[in-house]
Amino acid sequence: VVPIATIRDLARRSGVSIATVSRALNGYADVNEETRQRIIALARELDYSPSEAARTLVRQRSQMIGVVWDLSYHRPDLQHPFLQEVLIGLKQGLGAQGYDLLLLSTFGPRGKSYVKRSKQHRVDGVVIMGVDEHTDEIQELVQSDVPTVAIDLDIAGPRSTYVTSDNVQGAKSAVHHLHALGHRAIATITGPHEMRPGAERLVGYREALAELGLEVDPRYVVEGDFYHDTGQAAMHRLLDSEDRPTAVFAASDMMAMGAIRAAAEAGCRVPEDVAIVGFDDIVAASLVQPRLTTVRQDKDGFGAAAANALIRVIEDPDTEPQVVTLPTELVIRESCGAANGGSGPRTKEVGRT
Amino acid sequence: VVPIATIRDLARRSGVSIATVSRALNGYADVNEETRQRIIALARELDYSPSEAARTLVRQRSQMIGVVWDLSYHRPDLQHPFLQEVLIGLKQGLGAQGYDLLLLSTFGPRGKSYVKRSKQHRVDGVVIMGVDEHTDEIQELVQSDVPTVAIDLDIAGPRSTYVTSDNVQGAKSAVHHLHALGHRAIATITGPHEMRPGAERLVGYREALAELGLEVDPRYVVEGDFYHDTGQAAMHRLLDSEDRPTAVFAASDMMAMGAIRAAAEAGCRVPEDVAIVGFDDIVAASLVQPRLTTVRQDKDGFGAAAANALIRVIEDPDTEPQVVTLPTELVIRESCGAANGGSGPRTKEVGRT
DNA sequence: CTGAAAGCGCTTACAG
DNA sequence: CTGAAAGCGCTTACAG
Repeated sequence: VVPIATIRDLARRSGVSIATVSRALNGYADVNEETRQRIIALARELDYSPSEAARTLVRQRSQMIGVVWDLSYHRPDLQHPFLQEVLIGLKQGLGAQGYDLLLLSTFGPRGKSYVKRSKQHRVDGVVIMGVDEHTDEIQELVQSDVPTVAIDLDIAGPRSTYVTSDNVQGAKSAVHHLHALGHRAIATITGPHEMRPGAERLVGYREALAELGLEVDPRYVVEGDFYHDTGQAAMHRLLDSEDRPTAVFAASDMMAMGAIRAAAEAGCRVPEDVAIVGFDDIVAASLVQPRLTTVRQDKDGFGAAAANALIRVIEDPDTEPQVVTLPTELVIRESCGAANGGSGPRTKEVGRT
Repeated sequence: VVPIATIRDLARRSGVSIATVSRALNGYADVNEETRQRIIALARELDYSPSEAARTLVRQRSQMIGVVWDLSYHRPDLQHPFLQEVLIGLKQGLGAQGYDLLLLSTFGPRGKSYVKRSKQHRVDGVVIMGVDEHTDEIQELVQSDVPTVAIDLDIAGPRSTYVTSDNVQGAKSAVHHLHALGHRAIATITGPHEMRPGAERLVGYREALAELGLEVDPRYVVEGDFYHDTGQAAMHRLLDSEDRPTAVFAASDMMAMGAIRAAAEAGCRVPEDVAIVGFDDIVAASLVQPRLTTVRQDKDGFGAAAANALIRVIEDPDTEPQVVTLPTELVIRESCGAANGGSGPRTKEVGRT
């Protein structure tokens, strides 16, 4: 067990005061260069590094960013793969600036609130993700003076902002792509209308249709909940109707996969009989058969953007928090039919009926 | 901006010394009950909670557990979904004991080592996952006096242990299941032999065959790297050979999915022409078609077990670190053919040749 | 049952 | 360029 060297040890062994050691190590200008070098060498030799606790105590800030992530809230399949990717970008972006991430446990020791625990730890800021934003706890946090950035949650406060994907544009690109492949009967399986991404992707669908001079057929709009099963059920409804759509835009990859399963059950081939486009580009999207054409969210970008946005709020208390919107990208694979000639719905006649 | 109440504020307003406040709040026995109640009430009123930094400084421990997780090391598709689930269990298990998790950024501000940063933060222990365990950095950490628990990594030191799945048993259960379905020509696509899970699952395959009185045909053992592409390539090799196997045990779900794709490309139906069983039970396993029969790892169990193991080492410095092995579970879905009657390889004659 | 005091390991005006 | 001192907010022997 190696005892930890303190600043006092350094001072003693280098023959200066602890104040000088502190200044030398922290890069203050007014330190004799030779003295500084001697101290730095000694620090390396003793493997010294300052106690974060002591530093936090005197500086009143910890160089830690709290992370509020209620892992139990969301069903694991959808949110997690996505948020995890975000965590990577976050860790990198924040780590580069010298911040460590503190995962605030969901249920504090004595049921303490997030605000309380944020202050208790003197975290410099907090990232919020994977939670129900309508909760009192979260609202309290957002309305507090703790700098905050949320991932894909519609949250704003005096020192709070969020980053989100350009859902409208993303949905539009999917519909336009389908249209370019010759489809006119384009349906959509939406997310919950009360969730921002759900609502926005529907708006994009509508706007695209309008731009293309197509009517929105109410029977072609079926609501799901972003998960596999509702995608499957919705697709069955779509396929059971009189006028089957030739193409479907699903507002999530999970629902798109459910739709593919439903198509198979109904004896419909994808993409020959019906084309399908998803949203998110989760890992599984490129593993299923047919591989899913989808609107990719910029997962790394989320983390980096959130890191930057948060740092901005932290460092400049007077800055107006700015919402960040990230571009999406249409990833063309097999489920839309573009890969095999883009013949679109015309192949329908060739297929089995 | 609400100023944070300190212990001094409490002392002043309750008319006692800060020592008494501290004792009252920390549940010491020798405090007048009435005084204690008064102080507790006041603490609630002022929304007081002690500064973690001050506490850490004097107690020399932070009630934080460090997490070493090099998110950039592994290809994101395999490790992440799994490790993320683990993180859930970890956060819950540790959170219940009053610990918060500190994600140690991979590249510290000045390239500081994990040991150094662990001590700097006075973390009580460290969880290691998703890293290359042969690294000097990791070895240094494991050999240090910092209590450590690793997830699915073969690591041990004076105060270090790890938790892993029972890979041998898991692999055996897969092979036995295939045998019970009538298969005799059972191949395997392995993980890298130098990685512990890869080696152990191969051992299980071999042992099962021996128990069943079957020979190990070297041509039936193809090495992969746990990822999709090598599974696909391996399956093509298997399918190109003279004696096609009628069943394949893949040592990961990703490889199993690659194998399914290869089978489709070769005009082979799964499970009619060839049965496939994977390992892991990642989220995608139940989404692909056919849905994957696989050996499930107990992801929640990992987190909980790791939390317990770590706490044990932390609280009792003299305890011998104990390796924890978690049971696996065979999840029967569609890719093995058991669902549709378990007719096994006999359906082969019915299929296309 | 309670208070005064020392101390955890730093940083930062304030003097010189 | 450097040192002595105060102070960050707690906990914990030590007296009484």
